[in-house]
Amino acid sequence: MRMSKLFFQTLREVPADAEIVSHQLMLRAGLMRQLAAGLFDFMPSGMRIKRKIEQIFREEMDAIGGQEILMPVVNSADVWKESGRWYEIGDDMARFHDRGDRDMCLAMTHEEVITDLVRQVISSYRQLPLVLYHIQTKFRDEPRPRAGMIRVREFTMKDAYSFDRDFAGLDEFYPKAYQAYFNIFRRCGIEPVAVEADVGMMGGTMAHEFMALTPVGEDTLLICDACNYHANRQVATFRKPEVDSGAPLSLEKVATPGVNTIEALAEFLQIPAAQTAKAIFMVAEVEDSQAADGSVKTRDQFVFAVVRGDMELNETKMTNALKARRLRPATVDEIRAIGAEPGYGSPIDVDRSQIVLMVDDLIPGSPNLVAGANEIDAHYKNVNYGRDYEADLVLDLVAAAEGHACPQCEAPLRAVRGVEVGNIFKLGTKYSKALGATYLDENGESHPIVMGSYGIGSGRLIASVIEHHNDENGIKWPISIAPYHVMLVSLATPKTPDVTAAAEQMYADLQAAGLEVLYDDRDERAGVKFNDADLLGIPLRLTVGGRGLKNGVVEMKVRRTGESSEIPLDQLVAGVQAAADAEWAFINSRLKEETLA
RNA sequence: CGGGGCGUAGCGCAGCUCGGUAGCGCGCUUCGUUCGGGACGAAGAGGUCGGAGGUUCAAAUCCUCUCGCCCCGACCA
Repeated sequence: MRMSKLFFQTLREVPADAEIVSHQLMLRAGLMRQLAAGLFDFMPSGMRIKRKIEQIFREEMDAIGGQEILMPVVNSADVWKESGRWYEIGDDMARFHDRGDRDMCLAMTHEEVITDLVRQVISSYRQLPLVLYHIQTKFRDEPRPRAGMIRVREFTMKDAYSFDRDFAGLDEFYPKAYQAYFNIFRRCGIEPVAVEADVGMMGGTMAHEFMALTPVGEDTLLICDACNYHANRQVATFRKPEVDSGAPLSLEKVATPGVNTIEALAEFLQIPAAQTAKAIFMVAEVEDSQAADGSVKTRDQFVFAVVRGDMELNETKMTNALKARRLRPATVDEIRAIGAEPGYGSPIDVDRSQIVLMVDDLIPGSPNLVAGANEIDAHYKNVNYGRDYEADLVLDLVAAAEGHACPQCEAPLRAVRGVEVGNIFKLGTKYSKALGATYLDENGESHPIVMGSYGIGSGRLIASVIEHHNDENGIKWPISIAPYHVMLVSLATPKTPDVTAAAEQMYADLQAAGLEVLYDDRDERAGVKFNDADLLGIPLRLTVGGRGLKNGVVEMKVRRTGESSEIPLDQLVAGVQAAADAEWAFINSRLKEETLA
């Protein structure tokens, strides 16, 4: 491609709206532009990167038996009503009516549609197992798009679906997908961390998220360096500390004027926060009854949770325990309505008729805690579970944090941030049952198909690669997904027709050899071209100028390493080819076998 | 949805406090000189100051409403 013809513009200055490096560099390098919050245009260079990534998706999916299909972005609501998600999902789903006033939506994902497709075609165990995938636009009306391409509303996603006759089949395929995902990310230059994850709105029995570690990530992971345990904070567990099981002392009310936080309480009574009980008031939206049209009525359930004062509630754990749709903090009025007092909440003496009382499993073994007294400016000392109150539910309710003991080996956990670049789910039969996707086995018995789902977002992956591969001058693309392999910088001026001729010849020769060349034939100064080359991050840069030409050489610089060398003109193609091969080898050397964590 | 910030030329910004009809740098166009890490000179083009209402002789500037974008939080397959 001749740069003089390329539709692009590099920016010298950082656009004010771009906060994170990948966003800034994607704009500055002319890969994309923003249309509106969470909506982006891809420009030619960005499009080439996207296509290369998606080609890797195809190769790795095909390698594990995947067959590419394509399903529509616009869905009729019917299948979503069948699965129930039409009613479960909130404003994240964009809904509209077609001209016939039928309910329609934009696909956020494609479990329903593919299950519908498969139920039409699959009827026998002989047709299983089956793996289908597609690369398609999805739309999720995120409440808050952010961080450039990391969290957007419209995005392209590769999602694959597996269909097996039983869970054993799924269990056999799942590790293959796991391996394929490592291959994909490594081929893109990212070393992911696979973590156990919450299944969220997808449902199912097991899930892994593939995380690219970066401080700009929006997820927190807990990692054990000793035994390699790692999990998303949403599901991470830890070994709860042992506590001295001192003899219960008698309950005692103490005056604590103005002390309405754990911090202040610990300070006021000169005790560690671990000696206190934290009361948390939430309201959960839970399913109540199902209406005739399949829609589900929900009701608000007041939840009173007690965790030790030095720990944080994990809302995902609470949500899952309650099978709640969503969770919100209770209002002051709601709290007072059950006889509790914000800032001074106590599980003793509250109206239990309308509430669910949950306590973290550390609480029953922690004697003599300080809790609120359900009145302003007062706390109880020596609150003891079992003697003073009992809960409806006792379970792990708290969030693992940096320094907590690994659940497997008790070494201290480390907390890191990451971007979720992909995920895999064992869906099981949630969708096949709901939509009636069944097959007949050898005995003529009907069974629901067992499904798995495997997704990767293209744009988010591109941004994550940039987060990892950049320097103060710009992007450093791995050759596997670089928009071009070679940047041919011509330093020709009107007075040096020989340089122009040489550059033109090289451009032709390199392309003939199968290399993807971006030829900077623009009438710009050397500095501008070099800076743009660094910004664009093409792996190999060739510089053609009078100086080198006089000596019969071309300068080559490797963007990744910064190393430069000279290639004799008569060995140009072979020399560049060798350098490109070395870049490929660098990427491919990262591939290795993984076993499912 | 709560909190904060910002909308003035393609990009980055000043002007607003104290109303008087818009400016700087980069980029862009033309000509000349220059030419191996973001050149120089000269001459230009480009903005209903996010939008609507209001106050005023006069509004980028003051008031009201509204739309959009960014950040923190909530949320997040």
